[in-house]
Amino acid sequence: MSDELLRALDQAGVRLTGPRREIAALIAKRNGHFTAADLIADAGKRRLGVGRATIFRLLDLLAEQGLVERVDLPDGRHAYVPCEPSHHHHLVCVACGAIAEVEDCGIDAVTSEASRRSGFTIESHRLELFGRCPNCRSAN
Amino acid sequence: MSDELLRALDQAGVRLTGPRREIAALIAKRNGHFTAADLIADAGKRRLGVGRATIFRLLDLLAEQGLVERVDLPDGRHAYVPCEPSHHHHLVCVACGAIAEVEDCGIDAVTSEASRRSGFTIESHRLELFGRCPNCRSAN
DNA sequence: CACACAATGAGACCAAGTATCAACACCCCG
DNA sequence: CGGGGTGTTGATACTTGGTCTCATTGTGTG
Ligand SMILES: [Mn+2]
Ligand SMILES: [Mn+2]
Ligand SMILES: [Zn+2]
Ligand SMILES: [Zn+2]
Repeated sequence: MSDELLRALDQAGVRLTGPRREIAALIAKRNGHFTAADLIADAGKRRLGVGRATIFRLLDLLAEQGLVERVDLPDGRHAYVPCEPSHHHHLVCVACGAIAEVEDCGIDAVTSEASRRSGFTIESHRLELFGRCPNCRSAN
Repeated sequence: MSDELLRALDQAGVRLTGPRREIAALIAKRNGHFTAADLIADAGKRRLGVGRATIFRLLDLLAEQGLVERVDLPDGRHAYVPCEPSHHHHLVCVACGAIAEVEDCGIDAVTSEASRRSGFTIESHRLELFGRCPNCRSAN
């Protein structure tokens, strides 16, 4: 549930406020990727009085802790995906939004080769994979 | 210069209008990545009467032709980089904005491994590398 | 249990587009 | 060359996603 998010926030030394608990619960209830607008709508539907800004602020906090990550979908929308702090790449189902996390599987070789060829020092990278999850593939 | 952009647009069967020529010239004059706002400012400075919408429309057109590509910078800004239609990944200097293009150097192995592990079919991917170009590295 | 200071929400503001539509201009066709 | 159909333009309004400000509130620490 949302306990994991709350525990991590506590760890990070921020206050565990009412609005934060409520938003964390909304996030935990989602699956796959979601937009800030989704959360704002969820909050509105349940008449939680949480402000728009608070939602963006919590997303920022969670992103800093590596508990969510922002992905730029191919259609240009910005989504957030819940994630483990240590894993780093996401596979996004373009049909249903499901997410799989893949840990590094050979990307380092790619970056060091790119570095060698270009003369750049590489500090970070972003890899996003888009496709169809097993469900959506069989549902054709 | 901008001739290459114009030639490609002509090829694509769109009209070679005054505003398009002017915007293409602005793009050609830039180096590294630039934002739509940069172009809008450039156009304003030279008192070209080109509208905001026209600039966005040309960027879309060029993106369709693979002549520019949109990158999402780590700080959240949206930039465009000029590029060769066939190459597919970009190395972005976080200090000066310089761009290097790297062709596929082993990414396919990564995606097929990710596909195998996750059960997803992978349709596309996006890889962006951020670092420092040789100049900015030595300028410390 | 008080109080410092972190966090909130309302609302204005901003950045990056997109939609609409009447006026315009490219360029093909005669 | 000179219409004229239609692709293109720019003004303007609107949208989406996010940030800033600041007076008010509420947490957690001591
Ligand atoms: Mn992750
Ligand atoms: Mn490119
Ligand atoms: Zn799916
Ligand atoms: Zn540089």
